[in-house]
Amino acid sequence: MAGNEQKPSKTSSSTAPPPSRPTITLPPRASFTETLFGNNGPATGLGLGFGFSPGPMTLVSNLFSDSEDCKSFSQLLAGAMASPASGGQFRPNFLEQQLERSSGDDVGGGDGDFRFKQSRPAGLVISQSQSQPIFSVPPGLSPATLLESPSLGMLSPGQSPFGMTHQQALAQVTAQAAQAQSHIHIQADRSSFNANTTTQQQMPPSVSDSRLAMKESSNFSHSNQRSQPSSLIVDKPADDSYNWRKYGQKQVKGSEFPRSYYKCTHPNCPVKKKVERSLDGQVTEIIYKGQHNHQPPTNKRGKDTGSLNGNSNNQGSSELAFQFQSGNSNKLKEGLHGYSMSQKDQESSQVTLGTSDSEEVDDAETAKDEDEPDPKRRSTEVRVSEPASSHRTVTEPRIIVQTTSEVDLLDDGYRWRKYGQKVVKGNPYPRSYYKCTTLGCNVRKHVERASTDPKAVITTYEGKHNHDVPAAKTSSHNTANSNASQIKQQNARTDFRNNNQQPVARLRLKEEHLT
DNA sequence: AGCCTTTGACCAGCG
DNA sequence: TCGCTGGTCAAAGGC
Repeated sequence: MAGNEQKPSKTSSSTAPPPSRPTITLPPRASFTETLFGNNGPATGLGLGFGFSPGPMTLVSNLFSDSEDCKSFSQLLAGAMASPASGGQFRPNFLEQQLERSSGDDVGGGDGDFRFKQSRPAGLVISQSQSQPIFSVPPGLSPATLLESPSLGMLSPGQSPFGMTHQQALAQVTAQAAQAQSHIHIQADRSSFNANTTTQQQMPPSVSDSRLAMKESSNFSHSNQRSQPSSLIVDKPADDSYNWRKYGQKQVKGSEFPRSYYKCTHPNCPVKKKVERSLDGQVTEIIYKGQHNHQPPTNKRGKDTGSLNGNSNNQGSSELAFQFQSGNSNKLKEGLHGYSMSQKDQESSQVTLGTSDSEEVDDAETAKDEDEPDPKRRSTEVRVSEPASSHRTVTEPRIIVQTTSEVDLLDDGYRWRKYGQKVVKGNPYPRSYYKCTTLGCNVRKHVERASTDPKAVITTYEGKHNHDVPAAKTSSHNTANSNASQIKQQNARTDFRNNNQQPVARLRLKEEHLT
């Protein structure tokens, strides 16, 4: 850091061949839709997926996609879903419905247009009946504008389903947040979970980091989803209105891909971001830290304005503001009673989808966050990730509230590193994402609790372990172990024929015994 | 000239 | 204390 006195290091810039310039290879659109949605149309209930070629989460969701109200594991567990936000209000899966409606049977085919515009709701207001609007569009800004804005960058005409999934992810985040509100009692002030749009002029600097996250990802989406050759490939993170200087790159453990570190070049701006890219240059994850204490530069360097899609430098565009705050975790913590979050999780998982014109984040808090001496413990991060895989034929961005990188010893004998979690619509309990910590093993698992019973857990595995179960393990979930193994055997091996590349997956239903 | 990227080394936290 | 790991520094070079 700036204050760090460091011994002069001898560095000879051995001009090793620079990482291959990122070139975005566009997957066949049909591939995306076919593999992701099969013939059932977009089963978006678990739209996050894992971003690989459609993982079991997506595929499993496909299995249940007949009913659009039964897209979530939680909902499956809970039985018929009675959406708290239904009944004239915004339905949490509204966007998904829009997606289905608009994309129909031909999400990736046909013109491929995502007709959100035509089918958008009049108000695009979530939880109107709530005392606090959860998702609102400022006057003068139509939902279509929002959704088609370069910032979101995923719903422009001609977009591929890649953008849709991003949108789905966004929709889920917002919608699930809306639902979560009723359960978590997130307050309307700072800890409100608001998604909103705004013009950049309205955007206070303090909310910029999250917005960056969104925009960045969306721009990336653009670059991927358009079937046009692009010479403006993301060599640096996509244009997000701010200027960044790369100050480091590391190969981090637990990730197949190198991680780059960027700082905002604005003087005294503490914002940093980490970007992980796959070997082919695709952004797999973007993590923002801190909050900008300045407006986005209006005169962007040509380099930056050389955006991926040619329209990203739209200062007046609407942008979705995500505001993550670390300082107000208590409310969420309290709200998440019963959910066994680690302290770290609790401290870092506070999320606010902030409005630009709100004063939800005051400077004091911003400063407080930025002055936080131990970002590891109180990190304010927004993670926008698009999991990549060498086998991936589909790129699917995710928006994940990063908690912390913690190794969890779950009840299946393998060692897992939790890399994220997300609130699922209809479920006050976040579901969590884990990666197998064994080097070279790409197995992931996703754990979701039933909305009606936090002890009821669905674990979805993606991939196959290429190693044995670690010998030593100290699990606090031993009680569940025996059950798990039994259930494991009972579980039918799901053959997802939708995708030949699909790794074997198991859907495991079990009762987790929480103490 | 100034800014940015690259990259090996260093630092600090943690178990 | 030591090793591991993530994060950062800063010289060198490129644009």
